[in-house]
Amino acid sequence: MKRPTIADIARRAGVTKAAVSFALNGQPGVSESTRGRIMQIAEELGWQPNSAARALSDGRSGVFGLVIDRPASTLGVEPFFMQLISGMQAELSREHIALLFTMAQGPTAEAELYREWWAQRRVDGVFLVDLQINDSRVPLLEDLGLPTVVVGSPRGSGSLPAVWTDDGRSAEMVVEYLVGLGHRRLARVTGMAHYWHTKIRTDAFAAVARRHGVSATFVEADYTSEHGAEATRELLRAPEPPTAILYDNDVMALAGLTVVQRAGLRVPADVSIVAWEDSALCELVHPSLTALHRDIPAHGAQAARQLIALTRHVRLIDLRDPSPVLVRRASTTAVDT
Amino acid sequence: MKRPTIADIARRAGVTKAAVSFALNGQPGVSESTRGRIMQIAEELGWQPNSAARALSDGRSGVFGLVIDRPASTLGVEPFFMQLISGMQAELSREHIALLFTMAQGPTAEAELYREWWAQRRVDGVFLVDLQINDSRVPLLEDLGLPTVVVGSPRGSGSLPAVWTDDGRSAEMVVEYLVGLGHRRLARVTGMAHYWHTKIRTDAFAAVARRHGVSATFVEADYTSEHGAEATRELLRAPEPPTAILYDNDVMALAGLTVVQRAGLRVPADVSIVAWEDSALCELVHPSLTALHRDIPAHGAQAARQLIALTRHVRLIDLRDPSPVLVRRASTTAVDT
DNA sequence: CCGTCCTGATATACCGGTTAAGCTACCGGT
DNA sequence: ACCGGTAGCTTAACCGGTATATCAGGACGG
Repeated sequence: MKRPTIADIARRAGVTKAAVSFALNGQPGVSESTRGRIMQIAEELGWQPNSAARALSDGRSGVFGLVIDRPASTLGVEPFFMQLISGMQAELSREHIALLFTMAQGPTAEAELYREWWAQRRVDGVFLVDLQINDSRVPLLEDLGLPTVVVGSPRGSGSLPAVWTDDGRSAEMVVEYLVGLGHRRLARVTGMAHYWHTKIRTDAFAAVARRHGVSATFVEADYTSEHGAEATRELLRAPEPPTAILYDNDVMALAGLTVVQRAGLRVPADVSIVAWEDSALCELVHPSLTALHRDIPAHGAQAARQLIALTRHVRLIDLRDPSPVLVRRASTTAVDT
Repeated sequence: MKRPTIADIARRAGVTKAAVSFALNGQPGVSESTRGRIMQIAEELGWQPNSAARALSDGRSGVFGLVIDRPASTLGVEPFFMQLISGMQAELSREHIALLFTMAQGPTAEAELYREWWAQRRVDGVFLVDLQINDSRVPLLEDLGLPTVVVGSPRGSGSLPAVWTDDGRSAEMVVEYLVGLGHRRLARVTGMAHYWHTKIRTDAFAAVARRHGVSATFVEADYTSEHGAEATRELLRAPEPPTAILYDNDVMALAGLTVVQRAGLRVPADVSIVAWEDSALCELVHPSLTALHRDIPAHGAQAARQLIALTRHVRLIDLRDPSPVLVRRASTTAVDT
């Protein structure tokens, strides 16, 4: 199949490339009749602009980039990113922007990717996820001048615009819910401590617990079921184990559930369990898991709209998405006094 | 940050663009001394080739495409694709090929994407997954002449090279394992019937069951936990319900497990459960799930190598990856006679 | 001493778009 | 009859690479 160029169209229409370009881009400079003729020929030939030529000419590639730096083992089970991407796509496809998606291993490799993409003009902008404390990617991206939208946290995002949900408020919500049920010993199995969202959640969790005069224990884990299970075992070994545990993702919550049950304890009678980030899994297991639910695709779509605006030189402000709602299921109950 | 071009390098080195191009590409036509000088200047300036310019010039974009047409809800929970992509990346990154990743909704939208990508020369090749019976994408891609590697099934792939695992053999393996445990009433909760791999699995399952003189029941589902649960309830309602069920993915197996247990039956004492496609989930739940395990990242890497070869005009033959192994866990046991 | 070959470069065209500048024919106004 | 303005094109340059043809100059053979 021969892929036609504007030169082919021009020849057929008996005009020059420039006229064809004007016609196809809705620019003035051609009569309505020639424009119509050209459009029809383009249609017949099934013409589409060569992306490389256009990119070379106007300096934009029509591609956004997303790099995720997490072990594939975790990624596999985490619905979050797939849903995020799905939401982004919905928004990007209508603007005919494509998404370059890569998994990197380690911050150095990720930084290198950004450098290459930018230097090679492969992408017009990127989404930055899993923001870390003292994240070296932020100054790098600012330095490069690569249009970036941070997904997830306005803290530590420097001058980069962010799209976020209020994790602090969500943590408060969960603590207040559990305290309201009479729980006095709370625990949280967290994600990696170097992520900003982990810190934000932990800080808020600790602060509200203190305010209510209840205890709060934290164990760091890495989102995998193995760590989730181990962290739970550690919590249960304490002389006065917690009566309610909040896990930073659904996979660890599920692992925790299993560990608690195997330890001969009942959920929720002995231990209440809450998952941060809802999924089909949470509804599926027995007992079903109380979870913080948010519209992740909508979040992705929001981020995509922001990045599109940014590449069009719109000045952006941080945008907060609706707070998650706490979906109460069978894994939480009032503490048995 | 000003991104340097070969013209900048040429100016600094006091030579022409062409000389720079020769030097950087290892072509003859420059002396070793000038080549060294040019390389060093390029290094200092942090030069990287503009991908659009290169693509325009040599006609290849350095990008492969992957389109997945499944509801985001399913995708989220399925580790398969993330692992597949992860494996592809490993192979692609060393050749500096990027991956354009999109979720489409429906075959028409997907076909349209291929047309656009090809017409716009956005991609040099694509991976085709979830091959269907009478799949219109196959003739389309053949027609376009878009280099394609089919991931998953050599049946119905037409002239397109495939990378596959022997699903028929795997189905046999499971049936023989279950029959060996004394099961006489088998069932399978399948994925969508219009997928080739579903048909291949079902046909093999039915054939081997017949050969061993045991009964085989099939219920179609769509990989979601909802369907998995419903299919299981349907199976259990039968006058003589199956004593062993094979599910086409881990999510449905887990849903099935829950349904069986809530129905007051024991797993594996009353019903044995096997999942097609292993994951952390399978190890995690109680009882842990017997599953067909395969190295999905390796599968992805294999596919990537094939597509790379294909775009270099190497003639390919279908490539079969190692068969999955059956990982025996707690969800299967001998039938109680 | 001249023609030939080889080396190391330059000049230039090309890929397929976009776009500024230039040209022409036709219009209305005085 | 002459002029200015404009609609409707064309010409040509440019984006940043790659590749082919050309060219200058030195070495070499006869």
